[in-house]
Amino acid sequence: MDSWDSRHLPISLHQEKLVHAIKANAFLVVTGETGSGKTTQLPQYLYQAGLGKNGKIGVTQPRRVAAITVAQRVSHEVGCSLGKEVGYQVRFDDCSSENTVIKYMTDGCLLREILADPSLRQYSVVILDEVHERSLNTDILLGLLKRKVFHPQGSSPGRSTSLKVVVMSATLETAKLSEFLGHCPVFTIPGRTFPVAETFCSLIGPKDTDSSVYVKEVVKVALDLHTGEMTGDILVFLTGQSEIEKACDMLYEKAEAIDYRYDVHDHSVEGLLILPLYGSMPTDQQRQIFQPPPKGVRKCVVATNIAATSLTINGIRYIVDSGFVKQLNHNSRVGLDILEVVPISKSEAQQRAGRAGRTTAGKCFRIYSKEFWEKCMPEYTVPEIQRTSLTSVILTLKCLGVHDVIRFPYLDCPEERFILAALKQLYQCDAIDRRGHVTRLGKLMVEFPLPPGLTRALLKGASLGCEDLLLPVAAMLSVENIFIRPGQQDKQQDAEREHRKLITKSGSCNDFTVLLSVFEKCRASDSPSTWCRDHWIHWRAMKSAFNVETQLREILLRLKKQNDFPMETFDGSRSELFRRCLCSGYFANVARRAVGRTFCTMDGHGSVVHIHPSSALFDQEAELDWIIFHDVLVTSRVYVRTVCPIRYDWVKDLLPKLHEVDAYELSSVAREEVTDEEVTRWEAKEAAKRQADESAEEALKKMEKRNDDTSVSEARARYLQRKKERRQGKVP
DNA sequence: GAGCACTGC
Repeated sequence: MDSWDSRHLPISLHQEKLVHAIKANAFLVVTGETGSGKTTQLPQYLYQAGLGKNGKIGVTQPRRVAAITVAQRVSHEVGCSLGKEVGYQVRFDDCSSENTVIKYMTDGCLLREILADPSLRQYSVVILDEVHERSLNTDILLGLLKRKVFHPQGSSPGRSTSLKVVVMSATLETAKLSEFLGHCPVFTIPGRTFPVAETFCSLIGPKDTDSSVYVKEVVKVALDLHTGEMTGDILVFLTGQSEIEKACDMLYEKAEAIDYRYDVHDHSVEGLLILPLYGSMPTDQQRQIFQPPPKGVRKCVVATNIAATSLTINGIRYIVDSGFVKQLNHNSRVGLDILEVVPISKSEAQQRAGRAGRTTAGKCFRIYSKEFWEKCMPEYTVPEIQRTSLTSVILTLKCLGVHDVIRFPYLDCPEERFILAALKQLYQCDAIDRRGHVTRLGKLMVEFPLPPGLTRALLKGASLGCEDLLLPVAAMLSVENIFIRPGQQDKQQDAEREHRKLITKSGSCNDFTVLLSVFEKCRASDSPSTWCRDHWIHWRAMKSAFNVETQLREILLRLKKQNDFPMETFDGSRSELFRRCLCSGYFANVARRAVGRTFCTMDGHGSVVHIHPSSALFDQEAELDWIIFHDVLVTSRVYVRTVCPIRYDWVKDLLPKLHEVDAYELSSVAREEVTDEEVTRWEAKEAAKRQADESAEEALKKMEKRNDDTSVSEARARYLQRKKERRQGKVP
């Protein structure tokens, strides 16, 4: 790899023209397939041409690994040590210095830098890479940079030269990008990849989202391929951990039989090495995936979308594409995030196929028909900005002085109701006032890499001097699920037993407390990694939580030094203090016991929800009244996870805030300055509503008294006793 | 009595 000669890259023929085009234009779109060398070479050309003399050349990537590995390669090519002239910056790892001219970074890092310095004084050129992936942060950067160049009013004091912006994208949608950026020129660089032959194999339809159907098809196609095709490794794209494990089991079973039945020696392949690959897999198990298989053995990696962009496996010659992906979509109608299996887009399918053509010509087998391709698969994936909760992004924009967040230049506009929902949530957690201006608290909140509700709870804790309870919880909720769910049945029961023990040991019926307890116990143990193994906890995720906690603590310390940091006092138990802090952030996620074991959300949607079976409160619904929760999972039912029992008293003063602002008001808040007259009118309306709320409150008061600390632990004891009796009764 | 794709600050 290192010996490859950058002078022979397709881009090298265009060096002069590229530099000229960038000097002559404020914006330039550069397009080219993988292998054109644009990511590594273009910044060097600009450096050589002296564009780095008056400022840094910043290059953004959507992923950390990409930023780091590209920086490593370029520093090697330039002949400097990493962190000098060429460096990188990602979260938790800043490898750049005063002298750094070419700086690779994640898009999120550049967004943070803009918050600290809106005019980007340090930079002479900003290059946005992989723009076609449409990551949320890259989309926001694109809008901010457009706005800055086209409407620079008052935003750039101290800038001597104008900023150059280069937008790099795969050959898709370049006309749209150019038009968005004022019809700027598009520069095309030929790529250097190998052809991939594409085959449509079967009749999987759009309704076959039941995993048993597509898993079976994928296995069948992979085995046919194994017995019928020449040497070369296979990469199978599936939807998630359980589907991958199922497919691997089936492959093991059948491949063994096949290897005896067929003579596959013609193809120099004797066996099949089957390897699962998904995000939450332990790192030590992943190592084998990147190593070449033993001689005469064909490697078959069964992976999630993680293998589409994040990880590159060498030697892949065949792709088996299930045509589906698990995607988290925000449904603003019910106010819920839903993780669902959906058909991938055509561009995503091409991306998957392309993984077979990196080093030699390849083949892609699609388990769906041409008809499915034409009728069911959209051209492009809906960009993240149109699928996700916008709360953090809107707060960031507001802090950057973008008051009119509806008419912000989005490459693709999110639906207005998504924006309104975000504004409402920000208003509810005191980040903006009802004129849509960022509050003092909002300015503190934007500093934290956390969702606003959680930040609100953390800041409440900090102002009450109990941040040591909230910081670990915030960190644990920021990392992937720490509870290991093994594939095999017997191990699963082991894990379940250990997790239940951890819940009992936390001494509380509150999932947030369980997280806090796990964090503290793990950190205090002599060997945290052994502790994790014994309790079926993800060690990698825990390490990450420790890192996040440290970062959050540093941010908080910095903010607490400011003299306007709010301080309060509270008189009550530690448990109540903790839960009251959570209430201040999560009161929009409040639900009340309804019939049977169900709860009804009080956010205005009135959705019926169940407590997830992994919760410490599962099976004790009868003893509960009011709860708050961290998130919702929609599967066979609507489940709430990470649940905390509360008293109505603690949220009753906050609840009117859920209803006092309606979409119409926020819409005008979003668009323009609000008049005093309008505010007066709203306040009158609000007072009327509050009166109505107060009469309803009387009726509710009767129900609140059971739900305090002692009654919950008593309830738990009663439950355990009943369970014990049941078990004894069953054993003869 | 369920079963959670992937990123990022």
